[in-house]
Amino acid sequence: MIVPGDPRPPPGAPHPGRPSPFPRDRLERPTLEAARALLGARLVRDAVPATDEGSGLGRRVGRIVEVEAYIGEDDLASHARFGPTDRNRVMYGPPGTAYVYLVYGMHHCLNVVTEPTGRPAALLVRAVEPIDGVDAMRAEREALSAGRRRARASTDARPRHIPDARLAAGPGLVAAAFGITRRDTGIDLCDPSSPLRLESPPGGEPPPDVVTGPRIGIAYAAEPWTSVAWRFTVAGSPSISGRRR
DNA sequence: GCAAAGATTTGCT
DNA sequence: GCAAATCTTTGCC
Repeated sequence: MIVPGDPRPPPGAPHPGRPSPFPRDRLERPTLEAARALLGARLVRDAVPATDEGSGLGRRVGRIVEVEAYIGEDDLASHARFGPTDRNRVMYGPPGTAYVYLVYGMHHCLNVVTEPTGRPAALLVRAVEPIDGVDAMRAEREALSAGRRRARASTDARPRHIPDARLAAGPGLVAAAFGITRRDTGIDLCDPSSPLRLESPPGGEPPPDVVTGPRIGIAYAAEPWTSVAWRFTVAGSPSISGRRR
């Protein structure tokens, strides 16, 4: 029973201060609806203990502020346009599963599988607003930049300062900041015991204002797929992908 | 078996 | 504004 002043949360509500897993049924529905549900959700990577390789990394948490929908085999921008393959098979599986692929031979991209099993669809996580574990995100990002500079053999170039809000402001940067690789494909992001997972926004946080627009980087597709407004962003977030003015 | 292109990011011009 | 870096996946011969 709920009475005014009762410190206990109402039934089903997130426990204050305790994370609540992201409900799978929010993803097991039309992807364009799931996109709005996923905005504001938390992406969490558990702490990585220190090994011989190097010192550990703290727990990382960020708020999802940009996603893109890829829906069905008809969508000529989707990896599912080829039908089921070794790479995209997980898109045909249960909602809440992670689908991670490599683009341009160097960047990983994290997708959240949506819709009931058998229907290939997913949401590409394009940008995350860092909340916690900024040091770990920065460490992974700088390791990436250092490797790039080595490859380019540009000894004179020094790393440019990156504001916290820009650490995961792009799909490849989200994966880098959270240490996500193809080995994470198949992880159940709705399972609270997964080392990489989704959590619901804290109770009381208002749902974000959402802006939609066409998807990015899919010029290879045909109309109407290049123009449909299947990109969803949180209005006013400083962490949206793309270059700053 | 080989060639082409890619759900990106960065740094230089 | 443009091109490079880099390698997997897919299509075609």
